[in-house]
Amino acid sequence: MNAISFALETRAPRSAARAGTLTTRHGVIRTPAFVPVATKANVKGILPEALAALGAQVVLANTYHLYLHPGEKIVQEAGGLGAFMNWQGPTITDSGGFQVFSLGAAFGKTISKFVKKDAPQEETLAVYDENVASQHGALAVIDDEGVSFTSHLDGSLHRFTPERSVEIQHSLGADIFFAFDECTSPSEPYDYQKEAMERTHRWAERSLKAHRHNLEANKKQALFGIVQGGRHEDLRRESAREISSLGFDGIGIGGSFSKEDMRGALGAAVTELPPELPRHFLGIGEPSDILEGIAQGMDLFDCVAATRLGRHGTIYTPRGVLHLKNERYKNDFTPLNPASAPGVLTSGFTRAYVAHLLRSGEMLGAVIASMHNVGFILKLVSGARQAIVDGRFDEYRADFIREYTNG
RNA sequence: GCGGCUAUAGUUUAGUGGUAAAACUCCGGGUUGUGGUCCCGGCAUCGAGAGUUCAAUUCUCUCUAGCCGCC
Repeated sequence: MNAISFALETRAPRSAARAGTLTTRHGVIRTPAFVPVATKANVKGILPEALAALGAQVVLANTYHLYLHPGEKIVQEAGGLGAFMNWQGPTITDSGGFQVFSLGAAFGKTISKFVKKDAPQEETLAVYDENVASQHGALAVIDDEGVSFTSHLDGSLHRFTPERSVEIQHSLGADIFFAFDECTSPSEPYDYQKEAMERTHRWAERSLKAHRHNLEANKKQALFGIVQGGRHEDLRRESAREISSLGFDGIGIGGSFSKEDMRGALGAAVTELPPELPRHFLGIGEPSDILEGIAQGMDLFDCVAATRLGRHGTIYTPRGVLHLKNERYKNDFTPLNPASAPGVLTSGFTRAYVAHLLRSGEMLGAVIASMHNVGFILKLVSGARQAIVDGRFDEYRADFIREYTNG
């Protein structure tokens, strides 16, 4: 049997939204699905058992971080990522490609995965040259062969190539892993976007070749290729065609975006993708962005926002986001989410209580808020899946957005 | 009762004859394949009164409060 199999179940009538089943050796993922991020083999602040109770089906860890700490061999000795972290379900690893961006061009800058429309140009320079890198304090330098990193932990020098990333991810042993790619900033010029995209394509072929070389890993692990191309629809189409033609087990849509061009860039890519392959929208996102992705036919989503926002005091509610540390919540004794059903792990806690914990720096505050947010997104996505199956996804999405933005 | 010291943001402290700095707190904002218990803003007219001076938070005097010592 293949490492994974994917079956489409339902397609929505008036959008590209679809419901499917992704089967791995560690269990089934019903898609669309939200994948909580477990960068260093843990979803920050949430026990695996609680994660499962909240509805998580699969988690995503990071190659670069686990390679540095504790080292992929330790994870391998433990029996692979899932066994190491005591997570029974399916696992995914990201290739470390995103760190080319976050430690390179985006390092120390105001830009992250999403870029402000008015970000100054010098904030988003590509780091393709060691002199530029040291001048800008970046920790990653790209060349055609691969990327050299300076560890953010101890300053030591490391090098990733597509082959090395595959090798490390074989050791980590996740059910699904990604090809090593270059994630560019949307504000790079067209020529650089094209150049980086073509480099990502060459790296994709090398990743596949390295993977196929390891017959043992082939039986257990599926490899997803990543579409790049920045904000340009022609590049996105070209990249989607190219990546789809190579024989990957699934497709990731990568890249950083500005709010304005996510929709178009995604749409351009998706129309070129074969329907039978599972599609992962990397690093997305906010509730509205996830629903947009689902409407365009994406199956998997991962994002750090739920946990990051949670531990810093921002929580999701059906009526929009809420800053728990604001003064007004000091004596707000309503539940975090008044709409959440009793019995949900975090439903018994009041805003005033969690605000107090967060203000006091108590760990439990971050734990509860993170669980609440992850649970919120999981429920949003599983609700979307049910709506697709029931043929009412459009209404589901419209209703959610209306209440979320007007709340 | 006498002598000395101190009095700057909610707190702990800088500092200057020309309208005040920092940390923490507080108030608000940010955060999309996690370098994040993080990042960015905002909040004081310097105990009260009088005097000297072009100008005082800064010098002088008085008062008040606190601390220390002595009787």
